[in-house]
Order: sequence, then structure tokens, then C-alpha cells
Amino acid sequence: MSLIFSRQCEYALQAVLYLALKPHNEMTSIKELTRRLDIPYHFLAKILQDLTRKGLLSSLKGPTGGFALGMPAKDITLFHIVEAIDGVDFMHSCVMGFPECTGKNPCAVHEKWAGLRDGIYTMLVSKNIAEMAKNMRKPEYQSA
Amino acid sequence: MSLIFSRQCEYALQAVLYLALKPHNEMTSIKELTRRLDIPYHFLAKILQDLTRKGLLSSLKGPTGGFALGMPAKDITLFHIVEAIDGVDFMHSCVMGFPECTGKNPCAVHEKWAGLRDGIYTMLVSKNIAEMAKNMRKPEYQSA
DNA sequence: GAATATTCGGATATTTTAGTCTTAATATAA
DNA sequence: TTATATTAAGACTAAAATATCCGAATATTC
Ligand code: FES
Ligand code: FES
Repeated sequence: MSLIFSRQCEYALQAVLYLALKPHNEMTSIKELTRRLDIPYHFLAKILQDLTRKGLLSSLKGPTGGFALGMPAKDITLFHIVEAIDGVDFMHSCVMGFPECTGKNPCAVHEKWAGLRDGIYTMLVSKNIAEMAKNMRKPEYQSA
Repeated sequence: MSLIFSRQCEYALQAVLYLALKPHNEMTSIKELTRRLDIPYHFLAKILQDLTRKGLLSSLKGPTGGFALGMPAKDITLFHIVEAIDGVDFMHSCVMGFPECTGKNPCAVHEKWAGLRDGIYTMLVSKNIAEMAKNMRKPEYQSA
């Protein structure tokens, strides 16, 4: 089970952060991304196409083609990516699965969860993806 | 998309908390639970059987049969339920989907996430289900 | 003992998510 | 202009999660 974010969304986060380490306007192919990040080729292709349609990435066909960020890295946060792929329902959903999540009729853990959820939001928006990418200590991202 | 916990697990949490409000050794039928909590009958039946096999609930067949807690409410936490249904992988998984989640090769949000994850754990273990159930302000649980 | 109300167990069905394949479009370079 | 390397798009398949169905077992009540 993936937690909070769908598999698609996890892959999107990984891929966009990888692109954020690349020099501006350098195109990166799906092939390179899947090789480095170990993501199924065609699945990632779909995800990148999706992100491109939504403006987060730009793409170019042909040799020397590939994908790059669709806007300056400093204007993109992880939240934008999550928003594009999974949507933001998690920001106002009950962690116990009840249909409503409000302070009006809170479930047993609503107060705690509301705080944690804010923490998750902060985690996703506090830094842009350029800063985020620099903080990756994963071997997949070394000398990208 | 359900968040963190599977749908099954959400239903389990809701149902066990409902049982925690009942007098000791009073049996509650699936029928009552599904009516009050709006959970698909046969699906809930499966989940309760599962929890019974794992000792969290006890069951009795026949008229006046049903389900009840398998041990004192004060000895059960939400974490026990999550553990029984979804398992505890979420406690040591990377929120960005990387294969490893350690301080050794942290992803960009590892520190933040590790803290939030502890918060989730605390949320699940800080009170037993008797106290939890009393804090439910959902109409489904009134005069249970 | 018969009728009834429940859980039990396993098979099946449906829906969603994940992943694959194939063909077309396009850009580059020889 | 031709060969090639890429993305684009959509159909397809596979797997997992969710949900349903049915017959058997069992306990209660009459
Ligand atoms: S009502 Fe459950 S988390 Fe808000
Ligand atoms: S490595 Fe990503 S959350 Fe721990």
C-alpha cells in the first residue's frame, strides 16, 4: 500500500525533482529518468505527458528531445505536483473515513489529524523544488 | 482515494469504536453496524471475521448473536486495529515512494515526514478505544 | 424438533489502480 | 530526403482493492 499519495504521484514527485536538478532548458528523456529512478517506462511516460498537459513540464519530440520543467523551479512546490496528479481531497478528508471532516462533528482524532495534515501541507509548500532537490540524499540523484 | 489507511481499515476503525460504546458482552449484529455506519454489509462481515480471527473481536452465531470486543476496551488502541488490517509498513515507508526510508539516505522531506509519522503513531496509541469512542461527535455514535 | 436469525467460508464480480503495447506524430541529423 | 530517436495518444492487460453472493454451520426460540 502506498501511503497518502498514489504510486503515480510518488513517481511524479521523484521525476520532477530529478528534472529540477538539471540545467535550465536541458531536455531529459524518459529513458534516462526510468533508468535512474527505476520507474516502469510506459507508466512514467503517461505521467509525464499528464504533467506536461497541465503545464508543469514542457516536452520536445525527436532526438535531443525529452522533458524539462515548464516553469522556473522556484515557482514549483511539491504541492503543485500532488495537486496535479492526486488532487487535494486529502486536505479535507477524515482520516477514519467518515464522510465529513469538520470541527462541527469531529471524529475521535480530528483535532490531532487536523494538526498533522497542516504539517503535511507545510512539508509540501515550505520549499520550492530547487531547494527540495538539493536536499535529496538519494544515490539516484547524485550527479544528475 | 483513501488516505493512509485502506477503506477496509477505515471501516474497521469505525466499527470497533462503535462496539467500544456498547456494554460489556452485549452482542451487536452486522445489520446494526451497517445500518448505523453505512458500510456495505458483506464487506463489513468479512472485516469483522478477520478481526475476530485475530482476537480483537469475539463473535456468536444465531439469534442474539453478533460481535463484541475480544478484550477489554482499555487494552485496545486504534493502532492495534490498523496493525491487524493494514499492517504497519506505513511506519517505516518513504512518503515519496523511495524504496528505503532511513536517516542514512533521506529524501527531501524525510525529516519532516519522520516527525509527522511519529505524530500519527501518537495519535493512534495515545488513548484506548473506550476514551476514543467517547470523543466521537458523529451522529452515528449517539445513543449507540 | 422446526423455524429462524445470525456468523463463517469461500467463490465470484466489479471497480480502481498500475502497467504494457502499438501506432502515429515530430524533430534531428546524416 | 531518409533514417532515427524521441514524445503523444489511446487501446489493452494485469493486479489489487472493493464489494457481492451463496450455501453451510450454529445458536436461539418456539
Ligand atoms: S472528522 Fe475525522 S479527521 Fe476530521
Ligand atoms: S526517505 Fe523519504 S520519508 Fe524517509
